[in-house]
Amino acid sequence: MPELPEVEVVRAGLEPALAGSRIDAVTVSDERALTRHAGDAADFESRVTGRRVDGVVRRGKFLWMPLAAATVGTDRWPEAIVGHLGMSGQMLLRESGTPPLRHERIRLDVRHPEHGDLAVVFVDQRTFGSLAVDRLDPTPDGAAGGRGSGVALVPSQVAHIARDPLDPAFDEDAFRRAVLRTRSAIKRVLLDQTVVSGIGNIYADEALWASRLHPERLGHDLSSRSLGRLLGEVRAVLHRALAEGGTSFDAQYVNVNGQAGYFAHSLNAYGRTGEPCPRCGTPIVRVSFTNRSSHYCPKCQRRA
DNA sequence: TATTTTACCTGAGGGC
DNA sequence: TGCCCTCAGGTAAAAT
Repeated sequence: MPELPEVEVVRAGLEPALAGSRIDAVTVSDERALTRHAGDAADFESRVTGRRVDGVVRRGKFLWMPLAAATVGTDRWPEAIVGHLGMSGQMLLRESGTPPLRHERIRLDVRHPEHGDLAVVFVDQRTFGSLAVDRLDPTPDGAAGGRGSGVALVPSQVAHIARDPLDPAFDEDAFRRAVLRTRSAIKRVLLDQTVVSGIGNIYADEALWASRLHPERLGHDLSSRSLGRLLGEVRAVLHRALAEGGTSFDAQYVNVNGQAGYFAHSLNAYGRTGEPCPRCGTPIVRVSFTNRSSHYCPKCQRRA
């Protein structure tokens, strides 16, 4: 399940292959992969074909590829191809002409001035992910839109998403205010992408375990000190996962070359139901929480 | 307004 | 072998 570290691995893998390349052809083989696109497949293809990709940018779990102006001298809005991997999306780099892959949804045939012809294949088993052409708007804070770009633009579909904790322009004060005024459980807040982006179920459980916080502790009950520690652990776990290439449990998450990450071996709570807590030996428990699972140590992470 | 629930989707794996 | 059920969970719309 791609969260910030996994998406960043994908971004960093796509960037050298895509920045400066031209999109020669587009093949949409499943229109469900365009659910965030305002038009149909023909519209997507016509708006993307022939455009040059300026780079690959990420905020939280969203990726976008800014497109150079369609025609020199036009004053139309700057645009980008926005992508979200959803639960099972992959962006794979393949040799040009590679036969269709299992669950292939959209293919971009690109030509790079140095690397030659490449196929960028969007593969997605569960079809929660999607691509879209979207308008780029100025960022309200004037800072770069996300990792991978120095330009202060963000796709309109991503504007409501908070910056992620690894973003230099992350608004830590706004995050603290949002947590301390809510009556929601802290885990729910960590998963709210409008408060802080990039965190999913795995890293929420890991950061809460490291902070010794019960996932159902209420935001406004946290002390400023424990909130500060939580934010530090969030950043630490994201950094560690990034260094190990992300978390892979099965074939659902891979980098642009189809390779798995190694962070699954470093998990302390997530997916370790019944196994001893690495800190105190108490068996990790799993509870159903907002239609998903929470894993925590009942001794280290007290609710009260 | 703030918060919670539901729909979307496919394949793996378990039980019988 | 095959059928049915459960589970995985990010996002946004709908409901409370």
